[in-house]
Amino acid sequence: MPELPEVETIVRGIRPELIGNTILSADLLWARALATPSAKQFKQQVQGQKVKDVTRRAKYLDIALKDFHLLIHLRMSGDIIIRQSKTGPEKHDRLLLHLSNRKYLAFSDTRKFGRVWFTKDPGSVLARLGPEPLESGFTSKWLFENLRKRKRQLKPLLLDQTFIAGLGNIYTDECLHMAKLHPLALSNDLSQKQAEALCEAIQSVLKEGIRRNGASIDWVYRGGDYQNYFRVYDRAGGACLACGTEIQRLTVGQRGTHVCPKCQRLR
DNA sequence: CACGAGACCTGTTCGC
DNA sequence: TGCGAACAGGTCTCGT
Repeated sequence: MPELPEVETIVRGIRPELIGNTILSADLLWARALATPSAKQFKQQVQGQKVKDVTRRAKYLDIALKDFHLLIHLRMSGDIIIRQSKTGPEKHDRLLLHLSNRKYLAFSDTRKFGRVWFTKDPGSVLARLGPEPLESGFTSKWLFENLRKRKRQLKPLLLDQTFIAGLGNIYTDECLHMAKLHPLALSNDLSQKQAEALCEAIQSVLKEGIRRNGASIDWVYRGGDYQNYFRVYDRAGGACLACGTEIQRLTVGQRGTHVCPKCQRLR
């Protein structure tokens, strides 16, 4: 489920449950979920670490401990759940952190794409990420200038986390529709006005996603309801909310892509 | 540099 | 009903 708004929702939910608690022990149920270090070193060093803060950078959760950072990327199917100790682990749990408050954090991940890094230097993992779209460094001026430096199809570029951090397949389609831009348009062809519209769309769509606690689809449900407000994503065959034209589905960069052929002209 | 294909995984849904 | 194909919110690596 996890793009920027979903990860932000998870962070806000688990932060009060974690801060101030101590990790008593860890169970690694799927060895490859841990990117670094070795399972042995991790279990040894994480024990006794107190949680200082829980934040988000791009689609990563950043759990700041006394001496380390625990970075978690949920990829396609990852989720974080806090459970009472008396409640047992579930089928898709990959990592458990037992806490001092008689609860435990479960990193659950059906498809096993998610990864966890345990490190003193979070910068080494996060170094290549582009700007946070909801922070002050991200402006229409920055966007226009940087779109112009490249010659790439808009959708793959917006999905590129080294360009902008946090957009995924859903929110990219929603942003492009709101900005009336075609996913295959070339980045260096945008006018300043179009770049401004795109900047505005990115910020407003992400804020709306956060306000609605993210989108909940399929078997992963966290109480978000943004899926009820999709303009184009997963709406192929439906009517464009702006003009009534039938929404089309195409494939761009091997990702399902949804556009209104009238609002989003390629030309 | 830009782009497409394939890989990594499990589960659900769709077409025949 | 059964069964294989297609598809799923992400990212990495390789070849052209």
